[in-house]
Amino acid sequence: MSNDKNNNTSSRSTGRVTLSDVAAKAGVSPITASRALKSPDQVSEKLRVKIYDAVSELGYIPNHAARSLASSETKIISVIFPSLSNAVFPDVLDGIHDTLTPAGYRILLANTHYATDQEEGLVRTLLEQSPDGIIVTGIDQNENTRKLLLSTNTPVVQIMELTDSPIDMNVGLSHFQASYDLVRHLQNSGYKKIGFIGARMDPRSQRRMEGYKHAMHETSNMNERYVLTSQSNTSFKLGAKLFTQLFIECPELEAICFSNDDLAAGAMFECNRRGIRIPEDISIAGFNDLNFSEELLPPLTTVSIPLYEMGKKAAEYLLHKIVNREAPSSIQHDVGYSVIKRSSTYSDLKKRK
Amino acid sequence: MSNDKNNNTSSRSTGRVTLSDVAAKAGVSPITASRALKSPDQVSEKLRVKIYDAVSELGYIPNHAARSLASSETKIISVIFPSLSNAVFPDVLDGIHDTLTPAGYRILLANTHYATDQEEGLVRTLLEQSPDGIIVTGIDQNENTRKLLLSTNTPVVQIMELTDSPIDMNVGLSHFQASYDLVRHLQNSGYKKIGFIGARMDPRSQRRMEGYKHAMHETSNMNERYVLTSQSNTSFKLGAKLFTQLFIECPELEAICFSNDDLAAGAMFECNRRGIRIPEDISIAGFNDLNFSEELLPPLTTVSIPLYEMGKKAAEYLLHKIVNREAPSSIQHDVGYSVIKRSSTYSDLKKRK
DNA sequence: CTGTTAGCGCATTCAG
DNA sequence: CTGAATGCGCTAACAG
Repeated sequence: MSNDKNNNTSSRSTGRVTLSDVAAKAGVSPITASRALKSPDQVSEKLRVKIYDAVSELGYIPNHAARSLASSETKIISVIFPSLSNAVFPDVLDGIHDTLTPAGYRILLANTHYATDQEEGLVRTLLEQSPDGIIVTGIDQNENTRKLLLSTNTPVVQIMELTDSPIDMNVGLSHFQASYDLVRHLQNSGYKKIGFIGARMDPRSQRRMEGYKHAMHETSNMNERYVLTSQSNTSFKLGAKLFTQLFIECPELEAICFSNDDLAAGAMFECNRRGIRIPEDISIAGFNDLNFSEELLPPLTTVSIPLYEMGKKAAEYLLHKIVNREAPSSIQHDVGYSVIKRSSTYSDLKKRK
Repeated sequence: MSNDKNNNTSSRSTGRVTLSDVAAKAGVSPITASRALKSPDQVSEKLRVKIYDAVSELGYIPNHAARSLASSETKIISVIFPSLSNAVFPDVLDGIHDTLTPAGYRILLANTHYATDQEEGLVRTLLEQSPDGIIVTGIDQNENTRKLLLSTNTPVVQIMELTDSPIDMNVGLSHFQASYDLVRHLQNSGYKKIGFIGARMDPRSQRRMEGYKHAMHETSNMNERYVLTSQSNTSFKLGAKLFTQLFIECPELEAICFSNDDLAAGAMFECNRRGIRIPEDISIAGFNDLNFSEELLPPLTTVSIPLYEMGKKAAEYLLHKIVNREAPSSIQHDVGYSVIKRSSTYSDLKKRK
């Protein structure tokens, strides 16, 4: 069977099998082949089978760019995270991924490395892909980025935090409130001299610190000496270092809240090394409830955030708006948090101390 | 200045500003506008400035799909990982991201959740995007997936492991050899009764187990009772559970190698809880050298892998092949590993025991 | 250095 | 249920 019809290679063709090739092989028009793939029930079974056969014989793979151009749907969702090394984001991403992939969407990932000044450029790049939806981390986009995001008709979800003026839709929680609640819990347990250690000081960390300060002020226990922050990136090592620094400076401290579990765990390891007892000599609290936090010795008091669910909800918001062409009835979702009380802090300081 | 020319909205137009709009505003032909953006030095400064002005006034954002269709370059690299929750992959991804993003490429991410049977479908989906390059995890693609990947002209890099028959290019290391070396180190330190605990048992874990077994056989110390594996996903909790199970069954064990650091850390926490001393009562070794492993008490003996560099190298391979249209002189790169000796194992068992 | 022409591969629109 | 014509927005190829 000499098949000399392959001379349809114009100078610009990529050589890849096209829908026309499939149609020719199946003896139908290209549009029928197209329909057989997109809406099979609009094509008679006879032709459908022929077309499917041609597809698999030829090894046809649709060209996404052509499809997008013709239909102005890309089936791409852009996601902007500050970092993936920070263990919280992979969990959020999993939630997004697991919701979007079954719906036929692909995820285009970008990473700011916490360099907020690069966010605008990144958003611009991502918009070139004409994504069907965008998920951005946080609520602190600069004015230009906001405008960019608003000027497209693309649905946008801001995640991680809650804001009064969302760009579009919003899924998150109040880090301020969560941190405040944690500190109030400690205070109710009898703690007065509570410190705060934070690193990287991204917006979420900032807000957690504000929550801490608010609780301390409210009870007239606020003391600036008890607060230590670093712009360096979070790590176990840094947690150990900052802890040592603060505890030497302020040995009277009864408890220290860390802006995340990594830092807190680092401090706990340091305590173990130096024979400092937790919670007897110093109590420790973290934030995020990472998978190891329950296993630490002693288990770490912290704040748990439904990360996977947050990603899932954000993806669902997007899907809703894409499919129905209008926002869901609610455009903001508070995923909440829970203060997880474990034995790195006392539930009743006086009783035990 | 009445500007009534905006009636060029045909029924199919998306309404977005196009390059033609820019060209019209700048008083040049579309192709000149195109060139001003892609290769500025081919356009006189006079026109270039006019065009840039028009771009920013109109807020023009290029349409990626149209560009891809016309140029058959998508500037997209697809990356397939089994998981992001597994801390090793974010590090690899960072290396990929940091290399590709400055070069103008975007990352399309897919996640198999270790469901290898879904890999073929995922690859097919990703190929629809006509990526300029593909990075896949591991070397165990099934026959169909291999064929798919081979049938495209897209550059492919298999990462994490080394193989004799790469699909295209290959960056990784021998997990067999790494694990073997770790066990030999323990044996040279005087250990004889060494156990192995593994979970998830993905191909890398399998090969680490094989390396362990090989070393044990070689020294006639292999004992199937000393090996415990689980298909469940890796976690700290599981590490604790499996450790307890194996150590009760085989209290004569002198050391246990875990298929990764998470499992090993979980076991160490369990030891701490139960008052089992490390390394006196049992020595512990892990794999991956995660960021917390050095901070554990005692610091964990493990194998370090250059994850970031592996991602970087894979991305560089891709870029080389895309730019030069031919593979780099070497198509395989061994990133190596190093056995990290810390105090969760003795360097000389007899001297101390 | 600039413009004209044509086409990338597919899906929408409108007819039958 | 099927098809013809047309265009999505951009750039390669070839002039001038």
